[in-house]
Amino acid sequence: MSRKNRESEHNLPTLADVAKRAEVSTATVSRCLNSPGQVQEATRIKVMTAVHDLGYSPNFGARALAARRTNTIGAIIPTMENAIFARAIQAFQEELHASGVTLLVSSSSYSPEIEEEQIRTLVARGADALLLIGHDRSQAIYEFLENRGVPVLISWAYDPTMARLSIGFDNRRAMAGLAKEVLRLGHRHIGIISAECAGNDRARARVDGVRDAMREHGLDPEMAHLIETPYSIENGGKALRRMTEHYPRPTAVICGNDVLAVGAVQMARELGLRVPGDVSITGFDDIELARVVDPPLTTVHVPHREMGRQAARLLVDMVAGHPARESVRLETTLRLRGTLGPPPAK
Amino acid sequence: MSRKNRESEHNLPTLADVAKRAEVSTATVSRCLNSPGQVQEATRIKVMTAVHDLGYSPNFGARALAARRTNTIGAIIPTMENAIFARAIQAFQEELHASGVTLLVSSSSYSPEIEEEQIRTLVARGADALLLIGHDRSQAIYEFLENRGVPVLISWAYDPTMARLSIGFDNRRAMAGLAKEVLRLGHRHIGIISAECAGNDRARARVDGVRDAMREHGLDPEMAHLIETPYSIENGGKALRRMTEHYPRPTAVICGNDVLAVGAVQMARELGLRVPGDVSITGFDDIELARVVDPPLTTVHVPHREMGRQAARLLVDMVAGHPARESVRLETTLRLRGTLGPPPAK
DNA sequence: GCCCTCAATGTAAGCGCTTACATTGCTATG
DNA sequence: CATAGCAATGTAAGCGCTTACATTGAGGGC
Repeated sequence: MSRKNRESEHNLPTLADVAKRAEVSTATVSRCLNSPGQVQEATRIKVMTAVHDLGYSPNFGARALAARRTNTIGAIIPTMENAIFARAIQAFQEELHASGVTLLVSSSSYSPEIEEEQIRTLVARGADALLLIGHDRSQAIYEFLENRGVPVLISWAYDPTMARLSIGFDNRRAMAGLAKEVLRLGHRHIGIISAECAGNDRARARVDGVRDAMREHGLDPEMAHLIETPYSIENGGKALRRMTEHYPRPTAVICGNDVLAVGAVQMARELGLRVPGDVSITGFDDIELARVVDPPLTTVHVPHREMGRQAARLLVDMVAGHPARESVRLETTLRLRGTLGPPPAK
Repeated sequence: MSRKNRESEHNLPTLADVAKRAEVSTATVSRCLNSPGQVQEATRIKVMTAVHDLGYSPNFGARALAARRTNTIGAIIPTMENAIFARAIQAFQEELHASGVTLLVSSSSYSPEIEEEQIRTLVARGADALLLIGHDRSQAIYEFLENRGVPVLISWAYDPTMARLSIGFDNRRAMAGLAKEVLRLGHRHIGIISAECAGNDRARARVDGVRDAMREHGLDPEMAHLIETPYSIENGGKALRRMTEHYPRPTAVICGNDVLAVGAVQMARELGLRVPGDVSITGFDDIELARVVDPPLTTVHVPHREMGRQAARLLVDMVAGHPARESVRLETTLRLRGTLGPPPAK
């Protein structure tokens, strides 16, 4: 559409139009909008009337260009199709909204390349700060963000060994806690169904957590049968089936997340295995699905909403120039439900 | 942060810097970036090298201001915490991305006021077009969009009586189809658990669909026991409990969506009612949950992903000046699963 | 050889806003 | 009563980009 065309179609009122109508300068109008305290009551009323009469609303691009800030925070999540991200993001947005900040969300489909592209896009769009999931990404992109002066908060992970500021939980410790419970019940043949670990520090940390627990119980972590598979109910089921085809069949299958676990539970039943009679299965996240499946899933509860809320506050502070001193660690809690029991007597 | 401050911190490369380094004019650099065909191979390479060396990336605000378009489409959904929206939006985004368009998503928390605010925000940010859910909203906001010249596509609804362009399915007919199946099995005492109808044309249409079917079977639609409740598993359960406390207890409970239905199924079992032996329950949407609950839920399958994909194509065309002639109707299909059976013999 | 055409590139005028700095007209002060 | 000080407002210079229009120069037709 040519410029001329567009102009003739819609001639939106500008700051200058408002100024003319209110018989003041553009500076005064701008001040009315941005720092009303600086302008006299009478003038302000005049201006606001003009704004209203004209149906004026400021042009975001122009504003960003002139003011060099956007009141916008960006977030990139692996996928929208996952209740845990959705929930956290919803809380995140609600909290940002309360601070007058707009949230831009995009999803990377778990692809590092797309994520990088999205980061650049969001920065180009003037995001004042970014919320990212997990630590794993190229050094180059971190440098890019640093150069740009864009504050970044990592979520979904708490790892004191990482330099970057983060808010989240200790995936490794949390999973170790669950695994210890499994081992305490007497399980010795452990299967692990994990999301793909490459580029996913959360998934890796969870697997490592299981191994930590095994080591602690004097087991060789290498003995655990590990299958990595993309996130979906179906894949969880397939992985379980593959696992049962090997000897020794695991008596407990620890899954990296609830979705995989639910698939595993359903497949187990399809295969005629009782859960937890023949095989115990555990998840991670505690999404709704966990309580809908039968029996309800033993899992690790993660305070997603709380994480979203706090992340928003931290980021708003960071943009305002008050960066948090240190990373925030949130607690997870074990949810012992129906899918975990002692191993079969044999 | 003062301007001076900011400048001293980060002096990002601009178009002009690239131009200088490549020893061409800013116009040429701009052309390299936006219509590379217009510029000679050799020049382009020189420019792209400079772009790369400097780590240049264009300033979105400036670009939007000068070009008067943003390659951005906005979408407002009631909530991210709902698999059906998430799924459609994910497909929507993927398709937009393929066309080089960025998606801005925000959620309204089912509040008309917030939705209106979000619409204005997105427009101010320069969204070239908008995807909205359902028809229900104030005339004023439609006029606002019209004045601004922002094309709008309504999704999740197909209603030929509405003037506005939409893509979706006929909620009313789809639900009527399901309800007819329920009635055909002999149910005469019908309960309806619906999302809140105020401001939600989809929910209303679904309720109306049930009533249509009842009328067709010679029943008085007023006889159906209707409970409206906000979207959540828990509320579905509560509604079912309330329903069972009334006489005559419905033998079939038709729910406006799967989430309510899943809550109802679980509550029914908690109350010692067999599903579908004592009470049949149906849903709408066919989300994952529907197949995880036991017994699996009879519901209406909606092609969410397909809707998202097609919506993206339509909107891209609209922005390009090729508005679709007419609304698009997608087919829904009945998914008869375990929660629907004949009424108890009595 | 002259002129026209056309492709490649350059020049420069904005796009709509914010804000440093200048101006104005007060009041309070000595 | 002159003047410093201050609050309210105005002036105008950009912010970084796109694009209409101008310029250049090479190739082709006569």
